[in-house]
Amino acid sequence: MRKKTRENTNESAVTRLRQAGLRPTRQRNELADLLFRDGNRHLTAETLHAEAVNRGIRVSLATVYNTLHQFTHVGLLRQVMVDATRSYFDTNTVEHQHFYYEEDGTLADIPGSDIGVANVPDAPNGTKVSRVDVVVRLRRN
Amino acid sequence: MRKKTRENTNESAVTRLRQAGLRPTRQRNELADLLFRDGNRHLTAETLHAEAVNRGIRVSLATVYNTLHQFTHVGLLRQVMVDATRSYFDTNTVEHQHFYYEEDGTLADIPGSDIGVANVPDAPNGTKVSRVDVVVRLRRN
DNA sequence: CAATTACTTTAGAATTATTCTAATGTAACT
DNA sequence: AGTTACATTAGAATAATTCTAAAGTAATTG
Ligand SMILES: [Mn+2]
Ligand SMILES: [Mn+2]
Ligand SMILES: [Zn+2]
Ligand SMILES: [Zn+2]
Repeated sequence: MRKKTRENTNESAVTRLRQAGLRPTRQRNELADLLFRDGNRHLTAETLHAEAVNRGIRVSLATVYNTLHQFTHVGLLRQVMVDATRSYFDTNTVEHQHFYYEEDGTLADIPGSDIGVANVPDAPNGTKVSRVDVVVRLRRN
Repeated sequence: MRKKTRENTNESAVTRLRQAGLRPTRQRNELADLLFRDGNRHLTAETLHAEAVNRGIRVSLATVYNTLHQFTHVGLLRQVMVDATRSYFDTNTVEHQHFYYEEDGTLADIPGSDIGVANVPDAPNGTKVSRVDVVVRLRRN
């Protein structure tokens, strides 16, 4: 029987945060747990907040936004731009590409990193490539 | 010396609109003129509205939004998603890719359509690819 | 070429996603 | 334990975009 005390909160989340130089606070621990426990996820701040509240985690929407941005800055998350109205965060920070289901606004990793982006031209003078994003937009047929 | 009458408004814009099944109204004519006269452009609604007002064209911001979306629906424009806070419209509707200058929020076409996206996987069951977007994000170095 | 109809424009209000503020709480350090 | 630095939060504020419904204009009709 495990302890149910505060000390018990997901140790790997705490470690992850410490390594990233972020204080492992209660809300950061619990959000990290939601984000990383069940593998790769693509979600919005609203989505994550709803999920947290749903599981009885008390955290404000502002903190969810703060946390998602902090996690992104330290490289635990990556932000994906596919929809003008929502901002998606991705727990998969390895280089990969996305399918975007336009109808339902859903994102999915393209399996097997098979897409190759060939002949990416040199970055213009004085610039360097920070990232190459590929989004394959899908429609139901 | 050209006529300065209403009849004189950019005939190609009028034709373009008629072909697209849109009524050539004064504001649509003038916006189409701004958009397509000077070649390829990447702009936001606010940008276009400011430019219009600047040239003495009287048009509301709501109409600029309406018009940009209508033009997009009929294929005269294409919407590009690169920044969570702004929505860009592109007068180049031919398949091509973009450089995005993260610092100044500027978009540019990648010249010579040299980028090849290889091994795009089959669209999942019941879906078809509507578009493949490639954005090369650049940072100053 | 008026009258009628259908579509368009617009000001301003409303909505939505996100950020800010400044007060309160908690983690880390001494 | 006390102090300090950083984090959380409610609610207000902002910014981009959309909506509403009233007034205007283009197209069609007789
Ligand atoms: Mn993923
Ligand atoms: Mn927004
Ligand atoms: Zn992903
Ligand atoms: Zn372009």
